[in-house]
Amino acid sequence: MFSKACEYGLRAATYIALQSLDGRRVSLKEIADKIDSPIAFTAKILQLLSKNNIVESVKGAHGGFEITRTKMDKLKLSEIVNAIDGDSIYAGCGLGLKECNANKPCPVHSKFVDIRNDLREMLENTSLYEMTAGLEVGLTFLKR
Amino acid sequence: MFSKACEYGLRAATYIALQSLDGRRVSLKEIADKIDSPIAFTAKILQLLSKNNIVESVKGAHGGFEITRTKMDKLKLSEIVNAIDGDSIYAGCGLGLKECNANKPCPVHSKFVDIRNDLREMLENTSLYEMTAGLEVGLTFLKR
DNA sequence: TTCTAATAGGATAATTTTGTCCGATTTAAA
DNA sequence: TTTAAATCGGACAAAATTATCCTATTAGAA
Repeated sequence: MFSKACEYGLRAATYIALQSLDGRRVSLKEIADKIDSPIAFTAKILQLLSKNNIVESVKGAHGGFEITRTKMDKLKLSEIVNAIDGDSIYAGCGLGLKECNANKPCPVHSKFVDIRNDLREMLENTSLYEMTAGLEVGLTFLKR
Repeated sequence: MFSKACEYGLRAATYIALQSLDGRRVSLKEIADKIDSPIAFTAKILQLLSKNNIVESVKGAHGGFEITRTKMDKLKLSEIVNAIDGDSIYAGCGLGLKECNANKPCPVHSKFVDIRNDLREMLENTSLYEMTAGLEVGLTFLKR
């Protein structure tokens, strides 16, 4: 559904948000360790998220990644997914046809539209803060 | 959502079914041309579909691919997807966690479950014959 | 029987995605 | 001011996916 890069990005952002709630700025090393992702690859993804103003990065000693409470409240998962995977999830035909729309639908067009809309709605309505909510009370886990 | 291979496979199977309705056995060349896919790559996918008893292949002159009416009625899209992409769509966590289930859910687990179920249901309930229905009356298109 | 049109299948190549490495830069603290 | 800890960024490498090519095999028809 999502690329690996996107999965790492979502997990990383969630972990950063969770720690930021406690006022903790976290390092790349800690993030990769806690979300179980390849460290150098995760670094690239974090650079991307930083450039897209999704997380804040601080260079130098005691640097790391963080995100403000206001930001994680406003930020929707769709923005993270979009920064990494683009709009490939929403766009595109289920059968891979270039031109497939309501006027010229492929055989499963309408069925895919519904499912894609549910996915888009979910991503657009879920904030990064919501992602941390379950983690705080131990109901959800970022790593087994 | 699906791999390219799977998209080609779905389009190819649909085209074969459509032509089989008219009693026409179709060649690889014709299929690739009509569904707008790379011919040699499509050959590999058709081999796979043939091995999985999804379409019938006939070698030699006047050979090609076909599928019986009974078969296309029974055959669900899920079987085609499964033959090519495996169960990667249904299975797996949205965030890429190895162990993510109702007991140990990731923060978006329940939301993904719903969407994946819709997708699975759609694939398991749509027959290959249904795919051709729209094509016959010109409402849907396999190629722009 | 021979020719021709077709799929089967193995080897290989190109492209994309995923992942690593290393030096440059930044910043806090000793 | 030096050192150490951290991100940044470019180059590179590995793996997976997508795609091509060529030969073998099959089978219908002349």
